[in-house]
Amino acid sequence: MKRTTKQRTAVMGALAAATDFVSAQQLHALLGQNAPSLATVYRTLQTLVEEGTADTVARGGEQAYRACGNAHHHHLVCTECSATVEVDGGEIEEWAARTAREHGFIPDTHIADIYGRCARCAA
Amino acid sequence: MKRTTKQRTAVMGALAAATDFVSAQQLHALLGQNAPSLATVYRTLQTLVEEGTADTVARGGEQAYRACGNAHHHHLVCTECSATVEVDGGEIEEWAARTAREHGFIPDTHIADIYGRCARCAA
DNA sequence: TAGTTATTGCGAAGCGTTCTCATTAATGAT
DNA sequence: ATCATTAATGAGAACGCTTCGCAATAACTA
Repeated sequence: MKRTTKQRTAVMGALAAATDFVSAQQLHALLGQNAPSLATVYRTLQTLVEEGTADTVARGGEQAYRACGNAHHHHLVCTECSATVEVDGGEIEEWAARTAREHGFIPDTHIADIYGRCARCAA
Repeated sequence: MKRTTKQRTAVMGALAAATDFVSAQQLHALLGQNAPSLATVYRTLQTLVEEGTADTVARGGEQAYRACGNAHHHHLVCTECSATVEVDGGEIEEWAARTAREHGFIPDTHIADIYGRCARCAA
């Protein structure tokens, strides 16, 4: 079972306070004095992602995290500046479910992310 | 100026032969005996991306590459026995292109894989 | 309150990737 | 063809992010 520790609370707080995606190390730095060990920050973020409380995307060699409300969604990622937009994929859900069934599979989950260049970078 | 070396040719060949995204290390392993050094594989892939000949996306901590112009497809993967089925995602292509444009993005590529349990494992 | 056990911290290790630099070989000119 | 130029290569060290191992700590439960 999950225990609510000072460290966990601190990480969740900092993540919620951040308005955008942050890396584990940025988060650790942000917490300054009261920061838990880096390993704990990583572990906490990992569990948050598993729980569906946080959202993660790869950003130039590292992983960035953000607190998220709706558990399941997809991403639109700029291949140049890493700008990320959460998109709702109602159709994808249907497609995934239908396709899986057509092949005798019992659908569990799926990933669907779109890569391209955002308006600013494309200019 | 770019020189055409055996190594470069080998990497481009293997990349073209791959039907889906592959990591630098997978590519290196695929080349087996005639493989260039790992460093060269990385360097070559990097230049291919810069040239616009190859396409890259982050995939769980590592970078995956694909020759541009490769017909791509999606996967249906069994989480238990790893059985994999290639599925055609015409709708996905449309959805990706449309969604990207709706957000001002110029679509480049996308990833969409479904995970579940195959008929045999679900039984 | 005492016991159980998830969680933490620290340092070491792992992994993908990049860098350094001496060596090799593709190219352009002779 | 031959030579000089210089991009490309190989081998391994270095790097940054992340995870692991294990003893110590502190939340839960009875």
